[in-house]
Amino acid sequence: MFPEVAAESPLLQSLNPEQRAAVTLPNEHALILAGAGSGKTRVLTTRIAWLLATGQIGPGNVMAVTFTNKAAKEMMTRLAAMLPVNVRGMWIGTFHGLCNRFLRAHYKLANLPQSFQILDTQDQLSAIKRLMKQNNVDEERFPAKETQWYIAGLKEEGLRPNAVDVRTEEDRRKVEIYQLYEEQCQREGVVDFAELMLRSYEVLRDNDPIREHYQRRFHHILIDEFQDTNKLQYAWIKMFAGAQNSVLAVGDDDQSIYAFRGARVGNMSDFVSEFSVRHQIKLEQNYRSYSNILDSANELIAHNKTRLGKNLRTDQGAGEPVRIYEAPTDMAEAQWMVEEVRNLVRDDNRRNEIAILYRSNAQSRVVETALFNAAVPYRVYGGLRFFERAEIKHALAYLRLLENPSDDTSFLRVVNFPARGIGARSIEQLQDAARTAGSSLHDAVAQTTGKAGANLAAFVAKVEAMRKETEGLTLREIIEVMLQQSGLIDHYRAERDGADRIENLEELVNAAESFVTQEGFGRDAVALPVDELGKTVLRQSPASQGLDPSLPEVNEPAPDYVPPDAETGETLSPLAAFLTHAALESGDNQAQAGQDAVQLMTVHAAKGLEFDCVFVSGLEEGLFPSERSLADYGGLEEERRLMYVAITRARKRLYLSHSQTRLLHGQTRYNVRSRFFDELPEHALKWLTPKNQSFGGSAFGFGMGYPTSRSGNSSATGYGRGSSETFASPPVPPQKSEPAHGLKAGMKVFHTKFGEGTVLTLEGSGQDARAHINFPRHGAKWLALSVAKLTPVT
DNA sequence: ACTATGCCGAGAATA
DNA sequence: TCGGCATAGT
Repeated sequence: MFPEVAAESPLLQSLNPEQRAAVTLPNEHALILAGAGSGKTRVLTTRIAWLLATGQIGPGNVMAVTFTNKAAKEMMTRLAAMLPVNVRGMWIGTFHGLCNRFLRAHYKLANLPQSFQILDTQDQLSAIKRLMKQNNVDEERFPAKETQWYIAGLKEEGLRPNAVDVRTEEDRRKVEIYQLYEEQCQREGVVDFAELMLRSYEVLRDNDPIREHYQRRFHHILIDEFQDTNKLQYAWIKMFAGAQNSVLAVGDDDQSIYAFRGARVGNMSDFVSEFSVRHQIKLEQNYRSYSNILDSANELIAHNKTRLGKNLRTDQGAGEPVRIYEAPTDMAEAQWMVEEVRNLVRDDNRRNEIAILYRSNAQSRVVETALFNAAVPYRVYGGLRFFERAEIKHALAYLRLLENPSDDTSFLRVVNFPARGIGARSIEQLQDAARTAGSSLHDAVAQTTGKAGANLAAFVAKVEAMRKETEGLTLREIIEVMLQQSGLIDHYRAERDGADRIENLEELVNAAESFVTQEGFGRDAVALPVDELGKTVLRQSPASQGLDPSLPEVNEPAPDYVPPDAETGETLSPLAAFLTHAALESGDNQAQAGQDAVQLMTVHAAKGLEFDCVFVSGLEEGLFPSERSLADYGGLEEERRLMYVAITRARKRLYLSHSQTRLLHGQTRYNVRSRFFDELPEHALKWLTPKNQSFGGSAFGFGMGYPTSRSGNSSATGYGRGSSETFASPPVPPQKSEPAHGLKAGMKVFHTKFGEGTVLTLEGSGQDARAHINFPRHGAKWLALSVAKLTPVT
């Protein structure tokens, strides 16, 4: 519309040529390969801003999809900073958030109640357990967790029970459970996360006018983290792609680390072929890390065979070398990290800017202990989130019952909490009654008799009284009344450690309050978008765009806003909207946010984050890469990508460490240094402990003893003032001068008495070293290596 | 209704 | 080895 303006738009300033090309792409399908730290979010938001500012589209013509609420929020914040536009009214959100919005708008077509509630993972599991009990499914043969995984997996493949390929009797039974589960959810008016996606996909697929409406409406569809999309999400995106609009997929195949939960990197290449993508742009300029770090990342990931191909570069200098440390034990490794952290903090690094990463959550323990003992503040990511806490779930269950009495999951959660004399027996009877009547538990209460029936009736009466009492109240007041009437507050007040829980319940009131005000729920004012030239971008009427006026309007207020039913004018209550919000945004999962603390998290959790200093610990064969990954196809490459993600989190300093021994499942495990060390460029590395050649693959020596020559600590470029790099004491405690026995798991050995056998495992060190060896004629035996006379068999 | 005990499992996790 | 969960026992 204003090409001259577009070309010199201030929005485009300070973008590099690739970024600029991406931002100003024509309205055609395109794939952006965005390397780590290449300004991906910036490109996405600037693209939207540019489209708006140049008048090519209005705010209603964009749909931008992310995976996490955090990413969606960041996009909205940045966009709002660039343009005075009402970002809340735009279709920017997570896949599930947008599906929710879509389903509320088309609830009739979706065959759902307008105020359907959303089951989170916990709710879903308990719903499945309940269903399996009622249908006498053997939980030994069909564990509830597995069934849950199975159902979610099928839904993410887009498969309904009738479409599942049944081959075995077991399949048949599992599909039967799936079918029953679906019926139960439908009856109770609830949907799980996968259902949000699948149901909206089906509505789009089966209703041509609806699909075409959205295709006309969204001129531009932008997808973030495209490499993480699963089959269903990809199919869902396809529904929105029409003749006139375009899909901009942004992703990084090298950062695809979620195959285990259904992500298909292959969607990227499928997208290119199926959408006949003509524009592919690589963002390879990295603005985050020094080149030693980037070189390491590049060289490592080059070992992967299946990749689209990309190489990060930076204008920054080499920076610090990547430091590598080998510890004798996991405790020593943790101790070393604590020391380094202290040095870093002393040298004016903020603790917030230091991250300790590990492959599996179990590894956090030993690190936490070390930090705790050293009184270094730290913060662990990935605990329970706010809306997942038990007391909050209880409160939400009461609220859900107010909204929907036939929500059996919620009913069961609180029918006897706080305890009111309704035991397992009464509940069983009630469930039987409900089943024969084909009704909800709530409705079945009327049919129960005796003292159990009286208690149940009292509960139902209580909830109904609450519903009456809260009628017409504000959300805040509703919650306050509920907290009192339900007895939750009293219950926790009486409990020893109930103070925290009460505090959380009070926080729930605050959360509701800020939901009402911040989200603007219930308000209808929509700020008119203004472009950067100061002209008002007129609100486009649906009719003028060839849109169906009866369908949702182009500009809508809050993200949780639900358009009223076209016929009845019915819309969601603030309470129902808040419950949806609670399910879709489970809140912060970081303890003590805001404090200046060292950040502890898994590598997965670190994706998308960056820190000045990063420690990647436990780099050992079997751990990272994990043992289990080696079994499945492409597993090692995904581990390598995970390592790539870990490395690219660091801006200035990167530390990689591993330990010879590690306490795992109560056993000391001997671990060999991760193969990933051998895939890094030597010039970028600095071995703080000697690089023991025997580690990466040679047959003998699995970690006992060291070569006599020490190297690697000559050029102390570090951070002066007696840092740990001046080895006052050797970081590795001297091992017993025990000759390395040279055994490895899997090796064949000969014993004078037992004959030939195979080494199964090795344990202990020095004098205590033992081996579990399987002798075909005598069975498996534990042998003390200092005593047993073993000779390797070649 | 609450506590004690035994068993199992143990990878990463968004919405 | 540890911890979460389900069941048994008082």
